[in-house]
Order: sequence, then C-alpha cells, then structure tokens
Amino acid sequence: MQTTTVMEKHPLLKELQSKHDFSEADFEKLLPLYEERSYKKNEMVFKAGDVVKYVFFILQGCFRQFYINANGTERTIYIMEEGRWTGESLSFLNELPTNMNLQALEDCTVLAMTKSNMEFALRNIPEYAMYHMKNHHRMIAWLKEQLGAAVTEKPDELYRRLVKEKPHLLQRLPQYEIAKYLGVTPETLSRIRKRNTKL
Amino acid sequence: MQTTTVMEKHPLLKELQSKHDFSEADFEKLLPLYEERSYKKNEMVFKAGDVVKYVFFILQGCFRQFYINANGTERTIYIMEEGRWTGESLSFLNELPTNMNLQALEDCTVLAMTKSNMEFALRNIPEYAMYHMKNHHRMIAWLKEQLGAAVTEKPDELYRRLVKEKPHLLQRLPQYEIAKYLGVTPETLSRIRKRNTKL
DNA sequence: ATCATTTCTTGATTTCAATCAAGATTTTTT
DNA sequence: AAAAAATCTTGATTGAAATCAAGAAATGAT
Repeated sequence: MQTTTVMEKHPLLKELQSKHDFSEADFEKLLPLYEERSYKKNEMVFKAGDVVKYVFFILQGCFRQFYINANGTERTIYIMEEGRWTGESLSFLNELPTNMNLQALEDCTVLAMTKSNMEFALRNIPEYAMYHMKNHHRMIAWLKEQLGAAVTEKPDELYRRLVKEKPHLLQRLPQYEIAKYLGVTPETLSRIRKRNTKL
Repeated sequence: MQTTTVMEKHPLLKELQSKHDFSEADFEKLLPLYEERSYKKNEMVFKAGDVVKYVFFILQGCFRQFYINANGTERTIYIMEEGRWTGESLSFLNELPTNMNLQALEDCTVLAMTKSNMEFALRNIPEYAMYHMKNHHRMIAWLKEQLGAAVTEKPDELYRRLVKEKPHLLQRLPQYEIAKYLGVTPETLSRIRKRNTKL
C-alpha cells in the first residue's frame, strides 16, 4: 500500500487501457495470472532452440530480440522497453523450439504469463481477448513498417529516425548495441554520429 | 454444381482447416460474408492515404504491398499469392488512412470482407475468431523472420532463399518486380542471376 | 512481318559500408 | 589511484552495390 492519497495506476493496466476499454474489475482477474520474474543484465531469457515458456510484459529494463545467422553474426530485430510486451508467440503457443534469442540489456523485471494462464485469460476475460487482438494488429503494422524502413533506408536515415523516435535509447545503451540494432558495424555508427551531430 | 463426383474443396476452407479445426457448417456461415471482387493487372487496390475498406483472401493472381519512401523509391515488402490473405488491418479496423500500397501484379480475383462483416464473423463464429488469432501469430512470426532476413542477408543470399522458397515467383513475375522485392536494382539482380546460375 | 516499346544485360565508374589496424577514451576492478 | 578491460574513434584499404550509359533481347501492337 502507498502512503500517498492517489494510487499510481499499474503499468500493465495503463497499457491495456491505452489500446482498449479495459475495466479495473477485469484487471483484478488478470493480474494474478502473471508471475513476477527478474533477469540480470546480459542474461539470456531464451535462446534459439528453446521452447518459449512465457509471454512477458516489461515492468523495468529493456530487452533485445535477435537472430544469429549462418556466419554467426547477431542481428538485433528490435529493442523493447518497459510498458511493452516481448516474447515469441509461435514457439510459446505451439510449444516448438524458437529460432529467436531474447536477452536482457539491463537488470529487468517482468510480468510473465504461462500458456495455460494465457488460454484461461483469453477464454474467461473477453476484454483481454479483444485487447490481445488489437495488440496483434498494431504489432503487425509496426513490423511491416520496420521491414519497410530496414530495407529502404540508408544507415544515416535509420540513425536519424532512431534519434527522432527513441532518443533515450542512445543514452540508455552502449553504441555497439545500437549498431547491431541499426545493422551496421560500430565503426560505421561512430562515423554516422560524427556526420550527424555536426549539423 | 459440378459434374464430377468429388467436390473440390474451396480454397478458403482449405486455408482455414490448414491452421485450425474448422467445420464445414461454420464455413457455410462464413462464406456469404465475403464478396467476390476482381482487379486488373497493375491496378491499385489501395494507395497510401486511402482508408482500407476490405480484407482480402486471394482466389487467383498475386499482389504486392509496398511503401513509397521520401525520395519516391518504391519498396515491395511482400508478395502474396492465391490461398493467402492481404490487406492492412490497422487502417481497416480503425478506419484511418494507411501508409501502405497494394497493387495487383496480375489479373486477380479475391474474396473481400468489410469491417462490419468481420466484426459479425468474429462475434458469431468463435472458430473463426480462433483461426484469426492463430493466423496473426503466424503472421507476426513470419514478419519477424522477414525482418531478420532482410537485414542480415546479402542480396545473393536473399536471391538464393527466394529460389529455394518460392521458385515459381521467378517465372511468374518480371525481374524488376523481383528486384524491388529483394531491395536491389534490376542491374544488380541481373548480375546475381548470372553468378548463381553458373554454379 | 515490321516497328515500337518494354525488359534485360553488360561495362565503366562512383559511392558507401565493411574490414583491418591502431590508438584514444571511458568504465570497471583491485 | 593505478591497472585492466571494455568501448569508442579515426585512418587506410577493400569490396560490393548503385549509378550512369549503351546495347541486346523479348514482347506487344499495327
């Protein structure tokens, strides 16, 4: 309990209500289905080959999802921060090995939900199922845009987009992580920064 | 009605059953919610700025989805053929302008569903809602992989992947469409083909 | 069948990021 | 505070795709 008069809204409730009309009553039913977990900086949440056991809502910290390709190069697909979801639904739902890797980039705490709890939630909290669907639509549209950006834009443009859209990430993460995210070498990123700060 | 003894299964039913246990009875309820439409080769189904009015199941032909970036370059995100879905759910569901473009690459016929029919279907055919969710998961996983491939692989690798995964597209489409899809110039594609057929 | 248009190929040059290599700076450890 | 490790910067070289430019081949129209 808090000593202040106004109770701060739970970050998960905030997220749910931001996308869908979600009642506090439903939230009371939903929250116990999550389990709080934490991961240390650089800890792997899951690796390619693992079956993903949870879907995660990030309370604190940030994670990266990446593939490792044939020549062993890591490629970060995206970075997710607090207030967002992360996981790998195909492996999670079908209980099959994933080809994705998920790593904590800082000390992190998350809310983790198992598959059976997810099924329970979708069956028993219709508004959660609705939120879930809306979230998928958003995710799909976002991934399409990422795909469009990744293939159309030059490194300089990708960097400027990042500065514009997520400037805090540049403070938060070492440059080699940003480089893996933008798909360039750290040397190139260093040069991009030089070019783009001089303006 | 057909003169043959065995009725060929409807391509949409095939697709629904391939991902989920979907009854013929439900299909009888679902099918009337779609309207058959056709598009001529090169016709734009929707353009950036439009509100997307339908979601499409492709009966015949193929489409490409693409963005047009700041300098006016087109970038094909993906190509969808018969038996697959296409559209843009975020614009479709929220009735907001899309930033995507959808174009028929051949003369095409599709089954098109409006938003109100979609809502009806999701509310009244629970198995359709289930299929819908599963399809989203697949779509998300597929987009992630595409994103991974797009940013990790070199043009030669992308080409060989295409030859392996969708060789028929190479017959079906002119080379400049393939080039826009792989994210290279037609000249580069021509050279890639030369390099990779000699082996 | 011929002409016109579209598409594809090939060559030369330019551009830009990767790689290799070394040094500078920052952070962590002791 | 000093030493060690990690991270970032800068320079030189290499490599691969874009661009520019001209032909060749295929397709479509009359």
